Amino acid sequence: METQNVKETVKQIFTEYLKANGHRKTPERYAILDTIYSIDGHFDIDMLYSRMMNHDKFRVSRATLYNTIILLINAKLVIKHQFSNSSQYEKSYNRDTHHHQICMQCGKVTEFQNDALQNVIETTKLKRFQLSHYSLYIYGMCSNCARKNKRKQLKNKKKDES
Amino acid sequence: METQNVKETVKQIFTEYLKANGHRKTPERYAILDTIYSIDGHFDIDMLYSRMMNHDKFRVSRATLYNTIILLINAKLVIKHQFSNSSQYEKSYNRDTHHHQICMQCGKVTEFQNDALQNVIETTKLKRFQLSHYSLYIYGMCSNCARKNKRKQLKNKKKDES
DNA sequence: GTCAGTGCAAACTTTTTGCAACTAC
DNA sequence: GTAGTTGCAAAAAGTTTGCACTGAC
Repeated sequence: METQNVKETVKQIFTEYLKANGHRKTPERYAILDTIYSIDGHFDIDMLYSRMMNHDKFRVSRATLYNTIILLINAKLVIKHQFSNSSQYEKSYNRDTHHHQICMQCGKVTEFQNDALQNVIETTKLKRFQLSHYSLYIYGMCSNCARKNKRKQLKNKKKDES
Repeated sequence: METQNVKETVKQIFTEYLKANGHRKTPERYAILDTIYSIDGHFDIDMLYSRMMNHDKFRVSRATLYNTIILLINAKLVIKHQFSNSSQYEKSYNRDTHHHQICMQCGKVTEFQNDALQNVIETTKLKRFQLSHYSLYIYGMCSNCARKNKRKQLKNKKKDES
């Protein structure tokens, strides 16, 4: 699906959600939704705030961003993550299911897909629980940091020997 | 393994970790480790702080708690989670691998085990990444909240009809 | 004796809240 | 018209930091 179509669809979903829950259709809410669906990958409130200001020339307060994000999460149009100190978000409509690798050294988050993994998780029978969505975070060290550490170790070894 | 044995073992592991990394063996560090391994399930810094004060009568500053927790994470004796606003931690030595169900309504976190799930995740081949540990968070609604909502809906329906 | 570690308070960051002004309905 | 929303600023909550003092080595 093209970006423009996705944007139209999520707008409709959001409109229905707002109507169904007695919320108002404000320009701020649609502008926020539009900006979010222009962003690839993760973002936090600060990124969203400055992107709306600088890129989209639309001024909203942080308070409104926080409020609207909650609505979007409830409307299943946005997913919230908390790998770092600040909450991270991402659009969720029309996105492939993916998992997250988080480097414990540099904090870099990369996504990957794995159908077998996805399948097992989604077919797992849960007791007394109604699944909405899930997040799999894999912590470890990315190849970049591993390489850096190796170099560092070599350096220290040489130093010791000299 | 009995609690006392576990405590002795993790103490040894921690001692080795401290020695290997040129850190000092302070009474605070061992007291914190001991308290953590007395706690079942998750805790946050605040809980740990008051538990040490009230239950164990050991006074440490929050700053020291934050510092020590980082060491314990690096020593693989503690795992960090971030499902809520404050970071949650749990002991990790001699604990069965488990996954987390998080109720989006009441915030309750329950643990469950599933060998098939665990197996698939652990045998997944990762590209350019060296796995250390992982967290699977399943979001949805617990049976308690589902029941509450159902009752609420029935009530509203009755009201509408009257 | 030295320097890592500690406690304390202040600073900082992220998120929430109270309130007046605004506007979608 | 009015109640839900917004923006702003203040407050709250969680975490980090600077600095003087302490104690492990």
